[in-house]
Amino acid sequence: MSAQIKPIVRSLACQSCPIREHTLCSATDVRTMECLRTGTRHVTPGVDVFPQGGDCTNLYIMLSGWACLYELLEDGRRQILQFLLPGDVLGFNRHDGVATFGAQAITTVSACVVPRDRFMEAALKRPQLALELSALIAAQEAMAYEHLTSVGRRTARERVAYLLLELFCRARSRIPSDSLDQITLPLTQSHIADASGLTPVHTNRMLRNLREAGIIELNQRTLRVRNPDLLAAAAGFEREVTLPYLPHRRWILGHARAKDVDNDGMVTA
Amino acid sequence: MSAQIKPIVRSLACQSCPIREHTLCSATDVRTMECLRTGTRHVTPGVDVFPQGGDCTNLYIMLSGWACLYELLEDGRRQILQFLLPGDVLGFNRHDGVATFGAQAITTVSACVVPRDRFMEAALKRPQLALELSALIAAQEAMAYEHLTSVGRRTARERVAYLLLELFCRARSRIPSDSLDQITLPLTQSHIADASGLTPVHTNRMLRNLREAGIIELNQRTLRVRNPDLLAAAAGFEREVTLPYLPHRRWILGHARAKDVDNDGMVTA
DNA sequence: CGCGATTTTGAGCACCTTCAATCCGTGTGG
DNA sequence: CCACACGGATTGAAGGTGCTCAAAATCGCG
Repeated sequence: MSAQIKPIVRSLACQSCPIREHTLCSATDVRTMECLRTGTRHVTPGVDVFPQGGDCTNLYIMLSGWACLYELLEDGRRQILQFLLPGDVLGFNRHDGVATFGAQAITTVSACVVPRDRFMEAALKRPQLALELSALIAAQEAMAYEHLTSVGRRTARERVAYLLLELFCRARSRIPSDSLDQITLPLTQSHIADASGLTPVHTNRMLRNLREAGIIELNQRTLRVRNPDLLAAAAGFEREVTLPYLPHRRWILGHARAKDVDNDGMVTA
Repeated sequence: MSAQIKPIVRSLACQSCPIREHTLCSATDVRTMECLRTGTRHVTPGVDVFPQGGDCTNLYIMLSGWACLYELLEDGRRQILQFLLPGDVLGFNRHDGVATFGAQAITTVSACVVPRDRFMEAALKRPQLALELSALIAAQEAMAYEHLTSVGRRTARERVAYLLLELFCRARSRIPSDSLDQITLPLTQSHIADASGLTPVHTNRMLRNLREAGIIELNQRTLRVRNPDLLAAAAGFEREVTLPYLPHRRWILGHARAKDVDNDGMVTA
């Protein structure tokens, strides 16, 4: 494979795109997206898809690989805001001004590149697309809220368990190659720590704890969930959880502190 | 004012709506919103605008008062996800299934009620509206991310300072009656605690700390910021901050841990 | 094989929590 | 008008969860 002539493939055109149906693109016809996109971008592990503070004029639709949204404080503390898997979209929340967070490739990432202004223009003519976009952002917002309550109100063990459960569910539903009880998890413990608001050292101890409890196995970039129910319990769920999709997880009854009742119907004027 | 005949006022119709220009509604003409809305809802302090786990078929546009988004864990721990001020919109992130968070009035709240399906229908014909919606959600998502890094990576003192700074900026820009260096802050210390991921007791100590440092005054529902720069510094900003709008704050150079460079341009196919 | 990055483990400390008591401001009823 | 109750704010003391510092072990890779 040295001096061989490489055939020019229009790599990953929309028609043959494996994730077309599972992301933003499904809201419109193949032709439209085909015209909007300018190409595919490949990013090597550790480098930014777009840096914090920089401007980013493109939307990126994740095609393969893992990335993360992060925010750095000025003294180096890092918070990982979200892990991005195939089908996730980056870059729309950077309208005006400079956003406070960046995106970084964890594994080798390939992403579909769509200039934002071009996309917005198209969305003006195809409201379906605009609404799909807002639904997508709303889902991401909901996930951000879940992370917030996790980091704000769960114990270290619960946070780690919750994160693993989330990633397990998301990866399993997105990446078909993964088997039923395990996924490939290309994260370092520092990634997990920065997403959970913990130190790497303490994250390690929590992982050991979960491992010794027979709940998970985690080594060589693979996470095996030996007992999903126990993992859910460790994450703080007392009753059932719907595994396949976590982001909009089914809520479970019982409001411990909800002394107040809904008063829908008090519409006056 | 006992048996007097009360004139029927179409209270807060869109034309005279004080916040029309500062929220979602500005994306369309007065008439449209006038048709979409079904009324104004008033909610008394402490009761839910919509409860966690319940379904919510309406959008609410905050007209006056303070509310908060919250999530309860099953054992009663509460995380406040966001404080809602006039102009903020609630309820779109509850498409299908039941959302994991609810909204509660802190003061008496009045909100413009818009049935979601009706709104979506209208948005299909007015892409501007749909795009405005997505921009709005994206802004909320960005705020959620800021809260996440705050709770995950800042110290208790920094968190409290950051929250006060954010609320100060938002309230001052939204609620015109507030003067330059102070706002009315109708929160209990428990609210601040639940938003910061702290206990009320420790929140109290941090507030005392900030007070004794001459940075703030906080009593009887009013927050006075005696020294904005010191407050920003206490929140963890080493250099300048743009006060008027915090959500998309201007980013400040210097990536402590960013050893990686952006590689925009690696577009291949 | 040797180097760097990551994981693992230990020991001590500190930040924040928990528990508990007191104080204060406001509203309510006698 | 005062006593009382109640929610919220305040303070103290003690304990624990998670952090810091440090060193060793392991893994990945050229």
